[in-house]
Amino acid sequence: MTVTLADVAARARVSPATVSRVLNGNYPVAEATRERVLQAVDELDYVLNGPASSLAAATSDLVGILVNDIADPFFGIMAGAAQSAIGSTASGRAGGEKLAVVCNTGGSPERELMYLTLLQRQRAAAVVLTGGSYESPEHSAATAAKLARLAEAGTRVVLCGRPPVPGDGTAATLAFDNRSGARQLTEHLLSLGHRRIGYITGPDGYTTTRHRLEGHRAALAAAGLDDAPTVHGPYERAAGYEAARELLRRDPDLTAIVGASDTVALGACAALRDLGLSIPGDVSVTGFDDLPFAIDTAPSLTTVRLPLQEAGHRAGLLAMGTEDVPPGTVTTIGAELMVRGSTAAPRG
Amino acid sequence: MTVTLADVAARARVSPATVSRVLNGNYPVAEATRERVLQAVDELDYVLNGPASSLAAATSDLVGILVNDIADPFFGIMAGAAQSAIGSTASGRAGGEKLAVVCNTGGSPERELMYLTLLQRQRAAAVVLTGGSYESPEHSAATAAKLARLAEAGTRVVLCGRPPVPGDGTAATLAFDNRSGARQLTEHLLSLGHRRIGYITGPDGYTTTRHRLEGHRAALAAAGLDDAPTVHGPYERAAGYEAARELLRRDPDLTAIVGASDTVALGACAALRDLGLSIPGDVSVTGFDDLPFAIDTAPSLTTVRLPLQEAGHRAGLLAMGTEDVPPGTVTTIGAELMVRGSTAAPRG
DNA sequence: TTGAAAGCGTTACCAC
DNA sequence: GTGGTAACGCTTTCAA
Repeated sequence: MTVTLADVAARARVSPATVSRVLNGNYPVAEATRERVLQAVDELDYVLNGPASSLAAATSDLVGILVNDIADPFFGIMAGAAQSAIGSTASGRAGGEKLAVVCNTGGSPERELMYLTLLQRQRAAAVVLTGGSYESPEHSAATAAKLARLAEAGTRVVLCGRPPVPGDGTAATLAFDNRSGARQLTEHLLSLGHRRIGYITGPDGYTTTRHRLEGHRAALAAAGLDDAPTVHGPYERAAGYEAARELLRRDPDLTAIVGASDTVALGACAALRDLGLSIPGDVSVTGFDDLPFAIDTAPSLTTVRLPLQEAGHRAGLLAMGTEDVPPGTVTTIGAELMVRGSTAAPRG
Repeated sequence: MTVTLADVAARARVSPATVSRVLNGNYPVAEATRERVLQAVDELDYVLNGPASSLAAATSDLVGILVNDIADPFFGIMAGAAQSAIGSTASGRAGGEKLAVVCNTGGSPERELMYLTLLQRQRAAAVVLTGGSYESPEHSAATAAKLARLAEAGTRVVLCGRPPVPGDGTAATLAFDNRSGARQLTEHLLSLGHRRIGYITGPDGYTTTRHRLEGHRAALAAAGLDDAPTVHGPYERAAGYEAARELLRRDPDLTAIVGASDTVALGACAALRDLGLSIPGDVSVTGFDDLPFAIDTAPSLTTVRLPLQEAGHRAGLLAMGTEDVPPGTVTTIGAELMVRGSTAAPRG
């Protein structure tokens, strides 16, 4: 029923081996035979059998990109950058391309492991893990073991925006310095004169949540301030919305709010608006597409954003298999900060 | 080196056939043997070889979800819904799950075909195409041919939010009625008293672009209005931003602007803000997460949104392989509309 | 209920 | 440069 390599070989009057060589282009083949084979491929509309190929070659052209939340533009941008860096040619006929696919873990450690197993099962060429990871002894151990298996089976592992896995020495790592990124954000607020700063965290148990909060607190401590009000919640817009209202309920005199992620900050923006606090526009969304800009200012709202897109792009390169980004490279997070009141001065 | 099914069989003192049966669970196996096998699997930390399995079974557990822009939350939500509907259990050990992966075409017809070929090569269990498609005789023909091949090779094909492929009878289709959706949007504006309405389209050549514009024009025509100013551009925030400025340059007395997609409308919002036109908050962003709400109102900005999330969810169900949504089902688009001025009345 | 064995379609090694 | 031919690891009849 379906056309096989043998069919192509027969039509081109060559051996299957030769067809394989032409298709993979790793071996010298006479130009004449080459063309004959390609013509037969076209005429028969032959498509390589991936599983068979992967079985024989003991590797596939699948590259998995794991993200915590596919509906979050942050991950969309990361995944897109990685994917476009991997799938080089956009030419019509599929040649030796990798199949870059993104897998949505939803932030669930279980699903993460499941996807890793599924990719291991597929003998994936590479796996890219992005974003923060869940911190627990069991999950860390399980992940480390899984990554080790993948590595020894020949799958390249890349960690992007995620801390190194303890006890793992094989994964290429591009970590974000969440701690100092968050610290800088809060320092910036302090330098503007703010003293009552609310903080909205990410979900409990995640590395990014902890690191960013630590950075924030370090900045406050250095300024001799007690901990400002903090509300916990997932990296979701709705959580940011509720958290902002809760913060203002607790301390109506807050002059600034820091959201631990763009999505959260977005929700906070909406809450401020609904509370009748003047915000002139959808500043935080502006940020989503304007990552190259370090600072985006509006009349009564200031957004500071540390470079993130760059990290995304470099992640893409890494995933491609280039190794010009040394393991352990550190860049900063793309967190977001909001200052209420006029551009620089807190009110009151 | 790597553990094979034969190793498991040896350890469990059964035949490979039995191990296979236990793993796939399609065949009756004595409970005792079953447990012995599972124990051996655990002890050896065995992971099924996907390619080998797919080769023998002539099908894989891969499900591809094609999206036009992975950085666009619209597609993120769609993909997420489909993916979560497909990967049923979030249990730790990977069993008979499908590997739902999303592929980013970037709106390029070539990349779309390339991904289809790649998925065909993998003998994917199903392919879900989402969003508008590029209209050209060649591409339509190529796509139709490719989908036919996929179908006859046993791959389920689902079109979600994309018009049926001419000459194709195999794909399950969940089309959005972009024409009447857009018409309703503009009719709504007209009913509010607007007469000068700007329109920002999507990219040339796409079904969604054409259908939505047609609907918009039909509404205008029915109201006896000449075509209002229209600006073309891709489905990107930056394009919406520029387009809105351009529209207001051409006709400073516009009282409303319709964006052909959420992303575009977002950019328009930002432009209005930057022009000093009062918009009280990031309304369009509110929309992204608040899809269930049909109407979201703010003091001087009204957003109308036709149901979209529902479509997303049903798409997810479809992709799972259930067939309770008949092919050809029609729902409406998730377009967005912005009214400048007070809630209902156009200014001037 | 279980085992034996014949493929599945490529790749890659070894001759020619 | 090209052809023959063992793997590759699993699924699935067919028997027992």
